[in-house]
Amino acid sequence: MSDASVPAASDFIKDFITEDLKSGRFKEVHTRFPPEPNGWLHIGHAKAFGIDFGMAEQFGGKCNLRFDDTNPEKEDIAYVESIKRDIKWLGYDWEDREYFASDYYEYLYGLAVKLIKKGSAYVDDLSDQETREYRGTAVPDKNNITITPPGKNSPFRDRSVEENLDLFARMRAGEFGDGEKTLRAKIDMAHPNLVMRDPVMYRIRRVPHYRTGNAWCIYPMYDFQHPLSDALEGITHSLCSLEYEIHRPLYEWFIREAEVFPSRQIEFARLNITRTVLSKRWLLQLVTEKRVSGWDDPRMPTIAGMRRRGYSPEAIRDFISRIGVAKTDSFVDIQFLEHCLREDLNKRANRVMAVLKPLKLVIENWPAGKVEELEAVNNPEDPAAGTRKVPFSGELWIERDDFQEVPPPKYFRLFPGSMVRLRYGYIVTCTGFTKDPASGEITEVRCTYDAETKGGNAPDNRKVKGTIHWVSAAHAVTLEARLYDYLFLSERPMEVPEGKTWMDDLNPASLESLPNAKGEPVLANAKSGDRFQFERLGYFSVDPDSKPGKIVVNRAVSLRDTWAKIEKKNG
RNA sequence: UGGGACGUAGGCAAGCGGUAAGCCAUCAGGUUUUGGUCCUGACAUUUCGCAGGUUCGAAUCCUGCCGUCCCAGCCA
Repeated sequence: MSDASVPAASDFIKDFITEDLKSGRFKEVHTRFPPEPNGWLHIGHAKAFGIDFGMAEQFGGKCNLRFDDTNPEKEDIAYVESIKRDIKWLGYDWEDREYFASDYYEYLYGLAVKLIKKGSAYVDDLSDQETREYRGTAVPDKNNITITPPGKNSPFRDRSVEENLDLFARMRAGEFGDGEKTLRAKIDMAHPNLVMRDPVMYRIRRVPHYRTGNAWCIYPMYDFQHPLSDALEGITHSLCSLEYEIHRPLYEWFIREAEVFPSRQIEFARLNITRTVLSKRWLLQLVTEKRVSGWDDPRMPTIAGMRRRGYSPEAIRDFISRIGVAKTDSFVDIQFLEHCLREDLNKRANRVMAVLKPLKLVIENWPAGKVEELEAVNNPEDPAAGTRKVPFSGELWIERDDFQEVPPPKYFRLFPGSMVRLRYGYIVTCTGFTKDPASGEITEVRCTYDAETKGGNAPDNRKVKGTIHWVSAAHAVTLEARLYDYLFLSERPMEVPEGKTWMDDLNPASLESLPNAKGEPVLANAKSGDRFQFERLGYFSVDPDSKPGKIVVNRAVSLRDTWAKIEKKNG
């Protein structure tokens, strides 16, 4: 978490920043988080802006939010709203520093003109196809080594400054068709680094922009725009992911040529997590093809999906800080994320009893019609959470899994003749059960209770190994419980086997809905977003689909389940 | 026959020439009215991708090799 209780581990970015401050390269730390509003933020972005905001915070600096919106074809205002909401929810604050690259178009245009005047940029008439051919390409050979021959200069490369100025002005004025001309940086068509071979700075696109409308028909490219936007905002450290490493020379070239504030770009490895996918393109496809209910489907690794599922911002931030920052390509086990959630919710979530798959338990010797109010602890990890009353009666719902006609080895719950404790209730002895002769399904379990054991205490110190949860049938609140499993079957869904598509790897059982779960009465008043631990089951949150009288809960994560492991081991 | 990076345990990750932190996972115990939590212990000891070299001493420095990732948008 962001608080001082967890000392942040050392990392190479911090080392660089410390050096820069010491050497006087920079006097302060000012970072930025530059999302493109073309999709919803996911946990991978959370790592990125956790680093951006976190570095600023640790060095007493600032972090801007800047929408990197220079591609009108993909961007939308709706994404801007979702992005802002998600960053805020995670607890980061950009104060009044909310910027848009699209607000810098005039400034950027001016710098482009400056480069033209210096002879460092030119208007090119090559088509996109020709541009590609002239650049030269990386070609995989039989040894899987790639070679790239030098590129060729465009025949328009040596136009005069005057001609370039005139042409560029006319590009802006809309005299040319889409793709007819580009503005290119004049660097080196034989450069070993492909991105340095006269990169395109501006392209013509007659597409209305969600913020600038039809004001522009030329749009700046990332490589040109980003360093100059950073400069304008006085960004000292421009932190980004590894794939931009190869762009750094270009980032620095534009700073030099435009003679602007020299921000330092530092790259770190992006996050990968097992059994899910962190690619906007794939996530978008899951949404558009309706494989999930939307960007905020609780199975999605989006911030919104995780929020809806029941993840706390604290757990996510803790996870982000614990995985560290490095340059090694990493693939973090999703169980680590789940661990962080359990650790947080264990301390904070109130306990409550709920039965997912109900089975009737009848207490034969319970006085007819009698109801008792039993006291239950809200959170054993937090005495301040207090206690609550839970109604107890002669007919209860228990978990179907907590009764076995023929118990497996070491099973210490209910089976004929066994003795178990009903949590906070009484110790009962199983006297029998009834079974549907046709289906073989257990329809009811019967038992007797020991009146001396109220609250679950055994005055004679007898050992009762099993304690199970329950809900009084007459007082139960019916819940719809949605249980989630991993979205993908394989650990690394990006590695698609021959002849398959990544969609083939989707887990068909990633959602199981139990419409007839039973919860104790306090759940009737639960509000959307509330998080609970359902004892012995897991952490659940109340879904926004809930309506009065129809509570829907999402299982965020199950409790660690040692019994499941034993069962698995025994086959 | 290109360029840029990265290789420390099953997964993350510290380590910055002085003799391999920590976390997740796993395994073995203990406590327990959640088979949860918590606690204890095990888990790289001719070992830091491999091979040489420098050094009293190397995961750390040098050389060579191997492996993996990124770059062929007028996307970001």
